[in-house]
Amino acid sequence: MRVTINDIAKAANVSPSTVSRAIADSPRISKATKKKIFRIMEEMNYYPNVIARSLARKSTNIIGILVMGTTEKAFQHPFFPEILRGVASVAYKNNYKILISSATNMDEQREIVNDLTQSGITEGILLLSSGVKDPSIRYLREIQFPFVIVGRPDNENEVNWVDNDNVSVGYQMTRHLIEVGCTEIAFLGVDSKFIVTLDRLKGYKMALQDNNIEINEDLIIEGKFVDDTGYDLMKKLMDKGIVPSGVIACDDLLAFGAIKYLNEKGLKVPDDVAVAGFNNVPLSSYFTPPLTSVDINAFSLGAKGFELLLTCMKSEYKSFNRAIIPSELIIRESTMKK
Amino acid sequence: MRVTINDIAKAANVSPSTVSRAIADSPRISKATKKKIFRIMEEMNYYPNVIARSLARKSTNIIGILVMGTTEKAFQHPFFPEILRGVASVAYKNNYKILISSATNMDEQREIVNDLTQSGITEGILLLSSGVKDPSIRYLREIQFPFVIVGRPDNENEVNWVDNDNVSVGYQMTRHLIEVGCTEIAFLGVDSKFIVTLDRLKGYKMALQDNNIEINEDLIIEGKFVDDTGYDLMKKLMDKGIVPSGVIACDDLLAFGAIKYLNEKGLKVPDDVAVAGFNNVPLSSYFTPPLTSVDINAFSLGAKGFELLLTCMKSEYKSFNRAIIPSELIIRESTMKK
DNA sequence: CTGGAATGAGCAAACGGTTGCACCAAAGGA
DNA sequence: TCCTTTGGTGCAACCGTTTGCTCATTCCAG
Repeated sequence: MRVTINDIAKAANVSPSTVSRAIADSPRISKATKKKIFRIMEEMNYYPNVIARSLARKSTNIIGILVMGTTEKAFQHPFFPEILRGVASVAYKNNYKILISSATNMDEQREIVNDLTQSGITEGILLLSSGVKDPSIRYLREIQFPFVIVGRPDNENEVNWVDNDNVSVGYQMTRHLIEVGCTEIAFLGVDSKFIVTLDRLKGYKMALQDNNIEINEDLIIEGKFVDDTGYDLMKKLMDKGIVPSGVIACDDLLAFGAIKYLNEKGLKVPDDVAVAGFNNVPLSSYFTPPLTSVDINAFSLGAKGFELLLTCMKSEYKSFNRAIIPSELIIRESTMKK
Repeated sequence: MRVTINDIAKAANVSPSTVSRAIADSPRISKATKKKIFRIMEEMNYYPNVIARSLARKSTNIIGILVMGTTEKAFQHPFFPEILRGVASVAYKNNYKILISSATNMDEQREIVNDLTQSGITEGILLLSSGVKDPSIRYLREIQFPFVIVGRPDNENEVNWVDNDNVSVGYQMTRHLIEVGCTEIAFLGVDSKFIVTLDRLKGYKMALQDNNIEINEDLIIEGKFVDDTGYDLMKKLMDKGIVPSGVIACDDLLAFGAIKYLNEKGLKVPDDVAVAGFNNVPLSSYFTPPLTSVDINAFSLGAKGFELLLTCMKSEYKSFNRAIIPSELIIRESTMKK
């Protein structure tokens, strides 16, 4: 049998409450007693039972991370682990543990959210998703359960969230392509279910307008963000008979595919067509040519997300906070026209 | 205040124990009573408190996943999320929750393992690491805490683990390169800290011997598995004045870098040099040229790992089990010599 | 008519901590 | 010398469930 607080109390000739207070470093226990208790705890190899403690304190120090969305691909994307790492890092420092769950469909997601909120195990939830109009979000607000969304949601003023400024991100990238001399700039991978792609598109359009370039809807190709291949989207574009001078893909992985298609068609990147992506996946710098991208700082996204959640859990759920994580345009060969 | 089992009991005019038994679907409670209780539970929106339940049952239904190793890169590798997804999928079906933690250094790791095992929150641990001689493994064995390692450890007969047969994987890949006509085959990215790379190397050597090709140690380039770039390793090899006809990299990401270096040197893949990797990352099929690789079935690795852990937790910790997950050689253009 | 299953439900003690309050001894002030 | 502080500790209730026993019916066989 495990050694409990009572065993320690007996061995130290004090009451369990004294041991408990000693552990909590209460000022009401004398130095001498504390010292004795700690020595005995050490000797008997005592470790508090967090479950019992949680029950008594009505606080578990556990948060939940929910990977939403029905697509398994979200899980696979390189920035996901980075976000996780960011969360884990800050959580560890704050003595919080992380419960992770993923939903493969909406029913499952509903069930998980229900479980996470009602069973009393998690004190807050971090939502990994930029899904538009997610019913779980509404539910969480209704029951006033602390949660933070990583990725800007559609009802941005009614929830806590953390994200990059993707409009600006899209704007910067577009401006960059304009600056290197592109006039016909295609935009690949707009997925109306992901606000991040819509935001980047918005930035793209703004940049074009600011530079007096007319927006050509034919240059905007919809796709399923991470599911579709850049190869196919690029093909779709060029099948229209369009050969752009610049291509912006909503994700580096799409950009890789696009470049492949361009190469097959005998077009050189960047000389014939400049290509850029987003998210700066690990491979982007090793690619041929190295891909211009935007580092979204996924680690900070996770770290800041947790911090926001922490304040949300403490506060009385009164105001809604947001955090914008800076991103960085990383210019590489794929957009360096001669 | 939350509604508790006592509230339900009062409302239903029964005792708390009856409610508890009704929830557990005990045969000792009559159908009529159960029905009444369930109705009231529904009405009052009751959800059992898992913490209290865990305390009473002495069982939490939570397992821990520990991402070991001091390198953050392990977290970033594309197969990591896949493993996680596999674990999550089976865990969900078995009503288990997943606590995830990552250690950034050995001290932290020791602390986390200690916490995970002593605090009574997790009933078993899944170790994600192939680290050689990890002190945590010895500790876990000593205290007889249920755990399973994903990745073959060095003391393979004294622990539970799940992995691919990486010797065979290395063998197959090497044989494949030999079959397409390579004679001088380089092997990139051997990291003595990762058994997976040593195993693949072993298979490589066996295949060479079986085909009467002499092993040339100059062709074997050490590297830090995922940290080093294939570009650098390939350079290191060719700086020796060696131009191999085939290259096997311990990871696809390394292979990508190697190909880049080869291209810069004016060598064509696959015609001049055939190149292959392992792990079949999502990008491998879109790469130019599409990369020959081995699908390690990371999802199954995770799923099976959890299953093993489950049996380990139930059993009396008597025998040690292992599971070998089948892998699949995926031949693509990068090794298709004309 | 009675004794003993069989059935359905409740009592109360865990599970391992935390915490408000009471208590007591020693110290300090009047 | 007595009365109040003050510092240190213990008592016991509580957190929300589970579960080993006990107990009260009902029913049926002998």
